[in-house]
Amino acid sequence: MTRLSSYFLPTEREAPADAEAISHILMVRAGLVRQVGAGLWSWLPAGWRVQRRVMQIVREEMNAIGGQEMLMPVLNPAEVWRRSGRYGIDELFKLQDRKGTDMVLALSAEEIVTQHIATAVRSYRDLPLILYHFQTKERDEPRPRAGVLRTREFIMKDAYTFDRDREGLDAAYDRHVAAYDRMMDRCGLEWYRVESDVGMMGGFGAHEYMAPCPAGENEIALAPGYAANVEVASAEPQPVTLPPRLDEPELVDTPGMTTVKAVARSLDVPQGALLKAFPVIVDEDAMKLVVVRGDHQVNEIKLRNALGQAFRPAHPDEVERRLGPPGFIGPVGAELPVLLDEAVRVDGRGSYVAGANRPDVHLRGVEPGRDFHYETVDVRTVLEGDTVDGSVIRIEPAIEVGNLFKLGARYSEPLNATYLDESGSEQLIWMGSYGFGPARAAAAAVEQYADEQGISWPRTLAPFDVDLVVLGQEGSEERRVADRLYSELRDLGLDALYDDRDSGPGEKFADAELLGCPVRVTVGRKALAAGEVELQIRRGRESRTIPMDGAAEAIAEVWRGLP
RNA sequence: CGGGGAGUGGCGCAGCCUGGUAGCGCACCCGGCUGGGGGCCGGGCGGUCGCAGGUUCAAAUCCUGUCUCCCCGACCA
Repeated sequence: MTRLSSYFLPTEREAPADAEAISHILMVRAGLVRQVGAGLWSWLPAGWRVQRRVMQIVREEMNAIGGQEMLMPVLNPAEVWRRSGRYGIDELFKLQDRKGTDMVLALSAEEIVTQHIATAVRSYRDLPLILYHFQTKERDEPRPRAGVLRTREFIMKDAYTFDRDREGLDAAYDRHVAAYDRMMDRCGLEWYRVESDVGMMGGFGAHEYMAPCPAGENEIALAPGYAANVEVASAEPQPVTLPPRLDEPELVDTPGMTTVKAVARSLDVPQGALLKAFPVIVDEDAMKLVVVRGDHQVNEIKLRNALGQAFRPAHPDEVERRLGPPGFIGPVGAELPVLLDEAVRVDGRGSYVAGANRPDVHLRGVEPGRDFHYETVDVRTVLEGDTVDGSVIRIEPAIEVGNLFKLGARYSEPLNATYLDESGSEQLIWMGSYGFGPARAAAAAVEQYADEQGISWPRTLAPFDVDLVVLGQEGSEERRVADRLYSELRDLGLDALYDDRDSGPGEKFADAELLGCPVRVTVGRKALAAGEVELQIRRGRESRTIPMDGAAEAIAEVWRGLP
């Protein structure tokens, strides 16, 4: 029996001074988690119950698609990380054992699991495989934040698939999509599956499962039938009214005007009528000029993907030397390859304003094609109000709860994970990886459903199904009825938290609503006199009384109908 | 890594400018009252003021250094 009087649930009336995010404040106040250091958290009994419920949902869905649960260590020899090329990651905790051997704390398990596959799998007959574990991940984040949303140590379910070819990987991936859809639904979260960046190492596709909430660190672009991480989103730009064309570009004085805003205002044109130039360096010293509309921003991830390689913004002195004074640079007359964002439209009627590569002047009447050569790219960050298939997109903050990656041979190649096909020739194994963060799912649920009174858990994640509050002292009739109700609820398979503390009703109600169990049942003198108990639905805080006879069944019935 | 803020009982804070042996609310303990929205009365326990060094007769307070935490940004395989 879980009696609150002897349960470790240290609730706080006031929010921790340094907390900002809703989930951070409420999970601490409700006694679910406690901070140990920056990005390091203990999960107290009630909080751990929540996380375990998420884990069990994830486990069931992984098993349903043929996943096999295992366990791999957190502490790894550095050697295999060197071989995979991930030893240099800044976020990777590095240490030595007593013999001086380099070790690392794993931030995921691709190396280890691939090593096992490399030594154990010989034949196409051994494939495909879906392996997963729930294990602590260690990441030396530059900036942990928002309570449990971004931490340096956390439990992640990470799954890895091994297939003989691209088709096999696609099928495994699709099965994970279906499983993840179900996990998110079962966690009671509002969620989106979004297209996402495949990352530095390339890959063949990636999705993220995003739970929209105010404290989210990511931004997602949404329109009917469209959902993408802003990092990779593409959309039709909002139109801009351009000034009329000229026979040739002409200089205009713009003294000291180094910002788009200042130039646009001075020339009385919309900011979108300017061309913003962004010089980048690739291959050590080759400069390219990326040009976007003045009201747009270069998206560095999209640019990297468009370039197909890493780049860095040019330093001011490089810009000065090869183009002109920063703030006044532009594509006209630049002896550089120009990458022009596709939102810059060339319609033969309007023209643009661009830097003249000389101090204190700009050029107006600039027309791409006529006045400079270019290659078209899609490298801008989409904006709210842009459209996809005619629908306006909105941008929402969201927290990444899960991600799916088609890795291909990213790890199997360096770690030599191969198999022999029917003809006896050696082939690389095609891999996928699939993460899910139970702590983030829990925090996202707090973020999405909290109200003035506290947390309001989805039924499937709540630490307890029912918060049973008894009002009445030791030995009272109320206590006897509540004791009986508790065991009846348990017999029906409901987990109840029994608030048997010797405190006033206000405190008990406040704590119950802070903790956020989906149903609160109150046994008190008044209702009892009428042969009833009170039942409150946490979400919406609607109350009703129900007859004492058959109360447990009635509560179970209500509970089953809750989201 | 850049910018900003904060470390004083379990939690939230005041005191610091103008040095003089630490205070408030909540929580906690004891007694009593109360008993449907954090109730009331009385009595208590609990802090070498993040750490180290310095100035001074005297340091929470002034000086120097250092550690830690939070927020914004950068970063986030």
